[in-house]
Amino acid sequence: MVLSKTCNHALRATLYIAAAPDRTFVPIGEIADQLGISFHFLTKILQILTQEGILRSFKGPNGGVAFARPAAEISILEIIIAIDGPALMEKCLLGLAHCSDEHPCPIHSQWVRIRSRLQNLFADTSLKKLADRVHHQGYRLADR
Amino acid sequence: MVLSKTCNHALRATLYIAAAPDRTFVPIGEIADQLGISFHFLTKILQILTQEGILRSFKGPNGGVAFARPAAEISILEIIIAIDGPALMEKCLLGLAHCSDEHPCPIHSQWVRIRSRLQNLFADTSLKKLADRVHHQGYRLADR
DNA sequence: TATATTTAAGATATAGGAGTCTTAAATCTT
DNA sequence: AAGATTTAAGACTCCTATATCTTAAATATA
Repeated sequence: MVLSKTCNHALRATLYIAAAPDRTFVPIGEIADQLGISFHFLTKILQILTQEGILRSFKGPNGGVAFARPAAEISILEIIIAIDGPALMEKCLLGLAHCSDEHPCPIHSQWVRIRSRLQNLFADTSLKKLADRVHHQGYRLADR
Repeated sequence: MVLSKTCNHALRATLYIAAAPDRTFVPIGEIADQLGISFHFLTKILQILTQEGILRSFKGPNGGVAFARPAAEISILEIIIAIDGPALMEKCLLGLAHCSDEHPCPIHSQWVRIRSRLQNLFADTSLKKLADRVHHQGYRLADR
């Protein structure tokens, strides 16, 4: 699969936060409930985003997580790289360690072309942009 | 990662066979040696392709594996689906089980567009086409 | 027929991702 | 100050992909 399951959870959770307007901190328990993700597991995932400086968190009653920067300035590429690492945007389709423009595998140039489209999509898509679709057009973040 | 490591092995091995001209059967041991893949593991992988009808095999001295059909008629999409299954071409980027045109996730339409480009690339790329690049232009199938 | 070569098949091991559970720390409310 | 709420952190379990090892079956050659 293109993105790990952990990354799926991270994206859906951050989109949930971005689609929840007028909230200071959103409790992880609420997100986990609404999206059908294990609470403890989600806690661990969002902790990574907090450590990466994408989210900030607050303990105790009325606590939760929130964006460290405006959601309009956070691309989904940031989330993807924070969770899955840069491999998707860097690795050879055939798994060669030293595949490059100079020493390419036989499908290198075609793959690089599609991969950069994908990277552009991810880089140009902010959490806010997608969250607005959820909030205003009813696009889905969870199954049923 | 986009393709599993097992699928990487399968593609490199089939490309090796396709790039080895004028051979009836290519022994798996030779492929494993040349590509730096564990012999027993590769045997198991190629066995799947044999069961799928993509390869045929022959036991004993001068035995090995060969294509069941001309390499020009086998797309890399076939290999990918035989090994990794159809998930890559079907699944939602956010991991939703019921994401569809009717009930899309917020990035559905953009993802579908890129995914179909990828599928077209895979479907339109035959093993022979890539193997010719290896054979005639020195493109790489292994590191160093 | 005996031996060497090669794939087939299955059992077993290893590593990493995914998920759970428990305890600690911070913060609010009463 | 006490208790409730919520994130942080770490240990632990579970599952799957990856990889290894052993034995069996088929085939060629001498």
